[in-house]
Amino acid sequence: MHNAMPNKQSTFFHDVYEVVKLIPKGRVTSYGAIARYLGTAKSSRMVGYAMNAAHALPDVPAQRVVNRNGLLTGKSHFGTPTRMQELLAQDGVVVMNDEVVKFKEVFWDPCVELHLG
DNA sequence: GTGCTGACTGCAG
DNA sequence: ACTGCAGCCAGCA
Repeated sequence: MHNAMPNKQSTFFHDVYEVVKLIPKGRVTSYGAIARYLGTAKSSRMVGYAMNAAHALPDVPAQRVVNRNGLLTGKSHFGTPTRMQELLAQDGVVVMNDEVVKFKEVFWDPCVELHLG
């Protein structure tokens, strides 16, 4: 196979979606946490990029993914400026001033949660 | 084919 | 505490 480069990076996006799907209702995680869980901590950007593409997938709660500060950095990519906050509110996550309240309490780390089983 | 941008993060000054 | 820079990789002009 000279030009054969089977699905390699495509798996990354797929894995990102799988992890996001595992985020419990009422919890949130960060791009870095997902990247870290996938073993590509430095590719946290790609997680956000994957989320952008995830918009087409209804089973991927992208609103539950925020940056490490708990800021809704991706809210601008939703239909309306308040759509992400509304979706989080439906999950029981309180957002104030584009920031998740009690972020450390609702934070869901796949590296820890999934590791403990 | 080349270069820039982007839903991020960690480290250095 | 704040600012700036480098690394990561895919999509688009």
